[in-house]
Amino acid sequence: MISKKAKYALKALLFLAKQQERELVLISEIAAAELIPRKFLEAILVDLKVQQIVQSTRGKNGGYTLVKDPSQISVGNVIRMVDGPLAPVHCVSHLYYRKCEECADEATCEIRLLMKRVRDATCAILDTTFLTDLNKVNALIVEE
Amino acid sequence: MISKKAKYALKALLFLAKQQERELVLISEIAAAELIPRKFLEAILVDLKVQQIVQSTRGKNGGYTLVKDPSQISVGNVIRMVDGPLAPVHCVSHLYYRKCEECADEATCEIRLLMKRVRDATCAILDTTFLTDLNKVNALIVEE
DNA sequence: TAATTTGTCTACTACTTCTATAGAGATTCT
DNA sequence: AGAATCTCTATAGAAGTAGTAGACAAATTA
Repeated sequence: MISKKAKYALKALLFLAKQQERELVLISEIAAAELIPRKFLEAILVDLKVQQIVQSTRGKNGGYTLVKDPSQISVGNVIRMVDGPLAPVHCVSHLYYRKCEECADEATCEIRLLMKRVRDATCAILDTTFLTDLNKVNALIVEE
Repeated sequence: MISKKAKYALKALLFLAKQQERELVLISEIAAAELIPRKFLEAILVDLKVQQIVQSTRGKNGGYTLVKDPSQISVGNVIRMVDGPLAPVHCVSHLYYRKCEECADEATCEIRLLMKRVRDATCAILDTTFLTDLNKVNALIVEE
């Protein structure tokens, strides 16, 4: 299960992607449009800023904007930034690898190989889907 | 991420599957063999008993045994019993479906369709892999 | 320069879930 | 009766989730 925080992050980024022609978008505007608690969203955007996905300007007429092109921001990476590994167990994660404590021997662990397949399948989907792909889906639905 | 509890449940069931010729296996034996805290395992086995995966006999010479054949117990179902839905969001789960609160409209939610693909890919793997399949993998490794 | 509008930072809180542990109780066998 | 087992209830610390409050810093502009 992904957290609400991760969903909020995705929604906020998708909103920013749709507003790409604009210089800056207010936190409060994103919060209102995507029904995200405003203060919670602030914290999420700070995280995304640290990760260099968005940038901000302070003061009057300030706001947020994307740093990277939405076609370069994968859903997988956004979820990783907020929730951590996509893998179902640490011992098959590439970026967050950690030996499982409760596993006596990784080489003969029956569960590990199976979970690796799950990880690979999940990453194959989420790491090849970008913000632009999601907004395209939405555009198609809206056109109907 | 799956919980330790789910991993323990899988390991305990795999152990029972390997001991199928025996009538009954002690909790303490499973705990020792699989390095699972004994009292914690007790609680897990009670859950699995409620789900009718295992059965138990009390008193002296008591213990646990599988109810179903290991070729009929899928990893997906074990994880669901312990951790709940395999789906990354409730709104794409089949058995635990629930509308996402933070989603204004399911029909136009950009994230939903993508997560459905993740769910389907995950379930395709975990619902078609049974305890016997995992023990076979292990047997092959041990033979080498 | 003072007021206003914005994002930033720190701290706190409430709730839930996770990972257990302790101990008395019930059941069965010998 | 006594020993070996599973069972049930209660408790608890740590971590994670989902926020909220309020002072602070920076930029604009009147």
